[in-house]
Amino acid sequence: MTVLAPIKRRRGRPPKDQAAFSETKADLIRSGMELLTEKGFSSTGLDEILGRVGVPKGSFYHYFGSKDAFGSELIKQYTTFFNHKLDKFLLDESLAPLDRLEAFINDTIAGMARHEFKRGCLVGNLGQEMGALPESFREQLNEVFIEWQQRIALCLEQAKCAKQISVKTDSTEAAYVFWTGWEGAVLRAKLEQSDSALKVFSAYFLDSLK
Amino acid sequence: MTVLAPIKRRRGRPPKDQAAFSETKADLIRSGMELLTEKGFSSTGLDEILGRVGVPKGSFYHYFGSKDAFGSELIKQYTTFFNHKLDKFLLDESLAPLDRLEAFINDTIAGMARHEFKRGCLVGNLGQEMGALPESFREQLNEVFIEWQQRIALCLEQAKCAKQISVKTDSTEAAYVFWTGWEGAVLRAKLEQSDSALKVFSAYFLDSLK
DNA sequence: AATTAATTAGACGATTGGTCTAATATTACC
DNA sequence: GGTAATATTAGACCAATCGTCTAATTAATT
Repeated sequence: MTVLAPIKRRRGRPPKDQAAFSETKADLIRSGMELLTEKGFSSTGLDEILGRVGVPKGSFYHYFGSKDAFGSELIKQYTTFFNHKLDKFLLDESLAPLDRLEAFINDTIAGMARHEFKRGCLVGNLGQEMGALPESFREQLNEVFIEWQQRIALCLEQAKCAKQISVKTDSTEAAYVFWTGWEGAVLRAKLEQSDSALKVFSAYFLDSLK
Repeated sequence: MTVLAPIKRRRGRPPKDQAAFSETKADLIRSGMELLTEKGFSSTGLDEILGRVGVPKGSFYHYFGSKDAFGSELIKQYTTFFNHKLDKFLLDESLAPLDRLEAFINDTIAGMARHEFKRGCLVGNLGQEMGALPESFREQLNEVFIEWQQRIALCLEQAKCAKQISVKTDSTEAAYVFWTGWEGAVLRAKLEQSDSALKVFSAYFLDSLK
């Protein structure tokens, strides 16, 4: 099941110059990201995260204080990554505002397809299991939504200026609805293993703005 | 943490007349329902399900073949329960079609509030953790959505007849969008511990039908 | 009364979970 | 160049988890 990479890792103190050699930590984060977007936090064991990149258990607690701390850092990383992705699309002046949103949507659909609809959204996954998670995650996750929402709202405002959507649209509210529905669509895409929910919802949403 | 009820259970073969005394199984299902809607499948231990209603482990494996079988039965029960609830509202001829949907929505919001937004939707929860669940759950969960969708679609058709919504509406598609978004809204309601997502999404949706 | 059926009690073992301490490899410092 | 400092790993450790299994208890059936 788990592909355990027999990579022999460098022991002992690492050379100072190649300080970039905190590769292990990055590996752990990447592995965790993959697994947590697939299966969530509680059902993913440390062993699986470690085994996938051939890192021994001892290392884990060298880099992270606990599994919870690891999760928290993962959210942080996911957020920065995703904010960049959003900005890349939504601030792309070579496209009209609404087309930028559509480009983002299509890129995400392609991404999910590439992973065979096995991976979902980290924030959505953790949100759903909130009942079993440390309470400190809640605020962190809520904040992410706020940041994402602001970006969409801004884009919608610009779409108004460009006369792509009705000026009567409440951008903040619409952005809120977008993320709410989008998370639902990601969930169903994972369940149905198809892009249908993503396409149907986004088409509906975009159409509702006119 | 776990409130263990010191309920003394009747041991031995139960009296025939009070055949209704298969209460234990019902208790387990109820307890499981509570916990799984809160925390999902993987993070809920058998011991917690049992402890809450003071049932010993031996009983569990008398009534259910495995944790997986238990989960599957829970989905089945949840579905029948929810289908009844939907029918109760959506087939209530004392109200106009769209008002029935609104009544359902309001009832659900009240229900979530009653549980302090700690409990979500069983189907949504399990859908999200699908990556860690037995593959057999997938079809079961997808079917539930189809049944729910049909009920909403029918209601929307009737709303057309009653001239409450535009005849141009594609009822099936709109019903699909509704459940997609609604699951997302339930997720956020749990995360935000507030009814805002439920209210905002449903208002937006209903408005979009006009 | 003896036997059979239904149910609970709870010990048990294998496995996995997260955590922690001691050992080890490497570099830095004097 | 030898010793101290430090980053990293190895793997022991214990608690929890799932599932199983046998004994005990009670009622129905004969």
